[in-house]
Amino acid sequence: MKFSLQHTAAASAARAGVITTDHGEIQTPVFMPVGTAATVKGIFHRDLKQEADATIILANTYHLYLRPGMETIAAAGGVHRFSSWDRPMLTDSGGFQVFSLAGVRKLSEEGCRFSSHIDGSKHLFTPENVIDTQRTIGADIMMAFDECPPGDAPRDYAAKSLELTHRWLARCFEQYARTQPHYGHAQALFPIVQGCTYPDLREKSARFVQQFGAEGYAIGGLAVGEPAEVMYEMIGVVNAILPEDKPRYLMGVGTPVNILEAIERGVDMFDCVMPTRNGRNGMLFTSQGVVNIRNEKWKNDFSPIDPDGTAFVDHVYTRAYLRHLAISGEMMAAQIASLHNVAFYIWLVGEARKHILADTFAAWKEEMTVKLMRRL
RNA sequence: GGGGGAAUACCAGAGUGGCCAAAUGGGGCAGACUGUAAAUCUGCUGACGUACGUCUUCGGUGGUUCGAAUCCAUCUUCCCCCA
Repeated sequence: MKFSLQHTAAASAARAGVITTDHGEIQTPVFMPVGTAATVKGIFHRDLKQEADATIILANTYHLYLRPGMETIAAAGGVHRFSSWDRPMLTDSGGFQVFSLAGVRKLSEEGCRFSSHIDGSKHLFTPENVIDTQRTIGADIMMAFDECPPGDAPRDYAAKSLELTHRWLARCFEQYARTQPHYGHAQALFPIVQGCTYPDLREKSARFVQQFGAEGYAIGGLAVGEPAEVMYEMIGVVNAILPEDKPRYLMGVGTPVNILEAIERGVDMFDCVMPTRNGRNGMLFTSQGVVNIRNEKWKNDFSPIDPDGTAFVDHVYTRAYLRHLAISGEMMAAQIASLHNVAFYIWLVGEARKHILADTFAAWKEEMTVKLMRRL
């Protein structure tokens, strides 16, 4: 994997660059749709490419490990062949599940014991076996196994958790060095900066993770309950320390406004379930503001879903029709809204990139933020 | 013609003397959702008021009772059985 920084904005830390992987190039800033179970829910790969122009998608180690299991993924020849996705992929390590499935897990120095949310079966994730599993899955970018504490974690817990995450990180890189890709394409491993909302812990973590000479760096443990302003502050603290010549990935964020704020602070990569999940639940993100398509006001609105939209669904279908589908619980509503939202997110970061390259980012961001916060 | 049963809020349907402005579903309206245990979850849904509350409701009318959706009489409508 290679990253070349093309341009940094004059008035902020916003950057434009290109990541090159064995499955193709990724222009940054980039939004990566989340495809937990090796599918971006409700969207054909064809449409992700042709309509949304997604250049990289996520999958999740935890979910694929449990189902279909590594035997099947290995027999398929890796997740690219298994799912017929021929562009870059990134796998999350399962660290976030250690957080979100907190009721059914037990942390130790060794790793994390947990019960499957599917059948209750007992499992152990360690930094070593999570790397092995991600080798078997075969994504272009693998993530370190971390602990993601809640947003309101007290300082002593945050500090202890950070130490554990750092020890796990060293073990991840040891295992990474001991193992090879299985399918002939390279796999990068990104460390994850933690430290909750404590600037000194974030600084410490941002320094610590650099010792492994990674090809990219992630910022984790944000947008987990803390105020957005605190998140922005943490991003600023961390990005002031992370190397400029490597991509920076803000994990799990966020709203369109969150993303523009993070781009301004020097983040290059994003993923979030919001466009697909909120889409399934009837919320559309547009360049004119947010639409709750289930609202009665759209009942007889026969205008296009999004006149500025880049996907075919934006122009083929009307708001009244999409509302009808959503109210009726039709699966097509989820498909249309998901494709629209993913295409919108990718369009948004693409516009940001254009404006960074043209040195017009700051003014554009200002104007766009106002529109993004409107409710239609 | 005779006998039996039923009428409750937008719909279905509990309730069968006070704890009932009335369970529960559905429908309707609104909100939430941030490295996906989410095609999920939450709230509201007689009127007026932020709210304690006040007023009008359980087919119609008239009674009994301190008090009625609940008991009595009668009328209306619907359903079932017999002829």
